Amino acid sequence: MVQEEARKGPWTEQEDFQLVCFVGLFGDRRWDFIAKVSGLNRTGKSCRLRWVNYLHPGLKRGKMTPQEERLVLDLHSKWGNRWSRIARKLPGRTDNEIKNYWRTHMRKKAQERKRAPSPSSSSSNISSSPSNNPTVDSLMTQETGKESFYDTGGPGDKSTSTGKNIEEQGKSENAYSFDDIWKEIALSDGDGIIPVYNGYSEESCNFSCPLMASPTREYGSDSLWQINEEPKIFFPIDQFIPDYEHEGAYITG
DNA sequence: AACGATCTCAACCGCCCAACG
DNA sequence: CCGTTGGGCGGTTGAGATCGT
Repeated sequence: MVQEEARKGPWTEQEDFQLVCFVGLFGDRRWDFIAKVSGLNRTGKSCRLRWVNYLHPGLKRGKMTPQEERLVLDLHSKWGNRWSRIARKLPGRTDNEIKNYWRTHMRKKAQERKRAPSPSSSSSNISSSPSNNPTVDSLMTQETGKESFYDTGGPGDKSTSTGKNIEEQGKSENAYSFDDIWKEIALSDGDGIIPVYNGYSEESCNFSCPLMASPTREYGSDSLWQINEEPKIFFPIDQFIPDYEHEGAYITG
């Protein structure tokens, strides 16, 4: 079989939407499969990356808060470049985001921190004291003003789904404060680290997409959808693409 | 206003590991 | 047990945005 070369480069909104829909249908596990059936001429890896780093409904966007900075700094000093591990402690942030952030901001700070003759290693210009570490609230309010398909952390406003994703996330995040995270870190300290909050958790995944009947992970656990058999329920993608362009984004099956 | 320098971040690459047949 | 395959992870790159002169 002559495989067409997979597309590379920036994703279009249309591609994003297709991906979101197919992840909604088939879950966020079978990336190769999704890449194939979605008609996106992308690799499974590319799809996964796009989803994880950009389209996942639980994602926060916008600047890191001081609390997050502090956490990153501390965790990095503890774990090094284990970005995904660090990301698990930061609700709504991805490993890629943290990695980038570290490279640009934190490296400087960490260097300063090293150089600075600070009495206790766990306090620094940005880590400071817990009294400076009020609530998670500031974490919840990082949304930028942009209202695009992207910035909602998912297909929120354009499709039927929800703009409540972020709010819902906020709630669940609220349920888990930074204090808790710190405690958890202190407890786990090194070995048996238990991801206490996983930004990619099932709960954060229940955005709704046209045609989606249930939360994505349902499929992943191959209960409802026998995805082991190649599904034959494909609808012609181009049925919704035109609609999408008019921002309708509905699959008119 | 124009230009160069610097920063930011989305995306790709390659390696590794676990699951599966 | 071994080979294959898919997914996850960390590192790197490059285009676009922003800043400074």
